[in-house]
Amino acid sequence: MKIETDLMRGAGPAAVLKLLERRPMYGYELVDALDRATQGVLAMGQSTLYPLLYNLEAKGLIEGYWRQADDTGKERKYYRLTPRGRKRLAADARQWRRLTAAMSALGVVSFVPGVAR
Amino acid sequence: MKIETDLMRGAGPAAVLKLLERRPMYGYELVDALDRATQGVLAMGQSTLYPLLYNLEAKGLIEGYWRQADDTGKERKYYRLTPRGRKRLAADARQWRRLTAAMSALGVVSFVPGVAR
DNA sequence: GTGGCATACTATGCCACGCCAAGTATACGG
DNA sequence: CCGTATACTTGGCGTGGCATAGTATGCCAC
Repeated sequence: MKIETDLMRGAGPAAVLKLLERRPMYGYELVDALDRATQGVLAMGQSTLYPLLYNLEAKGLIEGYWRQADDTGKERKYYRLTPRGRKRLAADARQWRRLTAAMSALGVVSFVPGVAR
Repeated sequence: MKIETDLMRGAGPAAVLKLLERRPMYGYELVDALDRATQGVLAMGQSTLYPLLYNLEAKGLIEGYWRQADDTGKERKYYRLTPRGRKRLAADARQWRRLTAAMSALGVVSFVPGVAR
């Protein structure tokens, strides 16, 4: 189900940025969301996700802030996209389009461009 | 034009295996073929490709053999797929289909499955 | 009330691998 | 005969996924 490590390197950051584009989320929530949204393909453990978040924050692509949860009242660390993160996500999307096109050209996969959204 | 390092990690080996599936090639030829076939997207330097070849050979996915070139008469080191390499390529293709589907589900890219070939 | 389990975040260290840089060797064209 | 293209090899650095472990809190069954 899960993809191999070296694919995760390329896809992980872009996937997280994409999820955070919709709405701010906290770490544990992201672990679950990634798993569900991709049917386990991009499922990553906590020890992969948290350092990834710290890394994205250090690069100024996302920013974290502590906020009390509505349900439990417990403090959770939410992350949201920064303007730079939005630009990076757009750049990542371009890279992925190019890459998918290249892999199709080689015949590794057979995907064709779909409708833009 | 060129994709970033972490994408190359996931795509590089599969791309090389795919090229070698058609016919045996030698290192320098592969550098050029990768560049041309993907419009520079998967272009990699010699210091990336050669170690990659050694690595694939160590894993038993390809095998190298010295052979005299038809044109110059010079010895070149050709590589061909092993049966295990063929299986690995099929597995890589499955991973890439899953990954592309996952990235599409997230909305990072908008590609849809094309016709099988 | 307490022991176990789910939730939620942090920290340490290993290992693989892309790539920069540098080196070697041969053939060919001017 | 010297520069350039071809062709292969090697050393070392930096990045980042992931296994492992640790901390803390809230909930629920018994």
